[in-house]
Amino acid sequence: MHARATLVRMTTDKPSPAAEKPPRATPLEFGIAEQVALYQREFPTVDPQVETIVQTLNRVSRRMGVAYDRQLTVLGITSAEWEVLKALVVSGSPYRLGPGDLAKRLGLTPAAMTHRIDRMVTEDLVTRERDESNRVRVIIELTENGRDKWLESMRMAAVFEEELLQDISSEERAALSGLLARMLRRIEESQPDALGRTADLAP
Amino acid sequence: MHARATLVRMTTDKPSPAAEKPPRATPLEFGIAEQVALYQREFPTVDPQVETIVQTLNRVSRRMGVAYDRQLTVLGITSAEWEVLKALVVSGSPYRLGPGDLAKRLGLTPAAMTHRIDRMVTEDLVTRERDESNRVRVIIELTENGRDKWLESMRMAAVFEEELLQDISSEERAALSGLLARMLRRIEESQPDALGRTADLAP
DNA sequence: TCGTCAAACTTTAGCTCTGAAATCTTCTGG
DNA sequence: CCAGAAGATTTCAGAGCTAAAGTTTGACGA
Repeated sequence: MHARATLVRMTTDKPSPAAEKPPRATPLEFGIAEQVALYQREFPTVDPQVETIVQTLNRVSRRMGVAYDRQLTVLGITSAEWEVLKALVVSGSPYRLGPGDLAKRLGLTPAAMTHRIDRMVTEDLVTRERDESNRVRVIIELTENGRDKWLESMRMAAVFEEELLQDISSEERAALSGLLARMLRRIEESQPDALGRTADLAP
Repeated sequence: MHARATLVRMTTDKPSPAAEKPPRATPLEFGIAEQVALYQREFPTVDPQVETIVQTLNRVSRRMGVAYDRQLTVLGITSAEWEVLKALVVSGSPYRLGPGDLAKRLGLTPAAMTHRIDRMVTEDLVTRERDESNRVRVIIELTENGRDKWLESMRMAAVFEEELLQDISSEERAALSGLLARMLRRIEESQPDALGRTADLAP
């Protein structure tokens, strides 16, 4: 067959007089099944089952990322800022770290870290002060506001994630968890140093 | 407990005289279990099972992305270029599309598309020519080289993905596929327009 | 005490990628 | 033949990042 594979969203082929919102940089996307079928057509040796799993997993992950970004937009912070908040929160009370330490945890250069902190100080998410006991060092400390933003992001994420897994039973969740863990173990064994640049956006 | 949660990679706390490669922008990362434990400590109402699933899924996806990027680097192309190759291949023979059409499919503005194509023309991945039957239009066509690069990327990805699912049986794969599909359906129902900007990097 | 060195952060310069808006070219319809 | 629309490109500007240079501070030996 030669499936012309209809796109998920409108096909602007027929003369639709209704001038809808002009293309605002939103990608057109196939359904998983169509996508896999197209791959099969152009690369016949592909394993459809494997391909479907990989495609679905990546798409779920990407959609989650979009959803998180929206939630953060509501809170008025960017995902870059969220990463810093998370690193500080996870470091535990009193929620203080040096710029260099933060840079290592986030996989950034110190220069990038400086700029990111600059912004966050003006937004009252963190404070920056010299360590008086060793004035070479600088201490970045989470503000009350910053901690509140992080907590609120977690609340929103929890609601969203529960919704996401709504029709998956507890037993199925356990099975899913185990299967994903096995995949992660495999990937970590075969690619020990494949740490992504974007450290744990979720949740 | 107050698990000080050891980092996956060296903790540069103790005076290690051996000056190893200076930190080159590689993030430090916790194991999934530690990460979830830290979240629980700071946000006690989190559901550990849900959190584990979400974290693992996202981490698998991210690691896959890193692996793909490496493979593309071997081929000498970027993931941005790969997206264009994929769109052209998937469009089917004769592998031609206009810049505007490509821009829509990838979720870019026409301006960004023009620049990306510029680069790809000089790298002999695509050709650009005027449509003689309608000289307003431009036709971007995949070159033999471009198609070969895409096919080779698929071969590498297939090997990697098979390895990834190595110790998951066929029955388990079917179950996994179904569970992921259910998650995707949920997310698409609750967030109908949450199409990610990075259209299907994988594979 | 002083000079030199190293550590930690910041600043500067430059790069890539992108979007918005203006511009150019070509086709279409009256 | 001309006005206007469609499609692509050019120009300009902004966000982020890296590398490298610069600054401040502390450590240590002569």
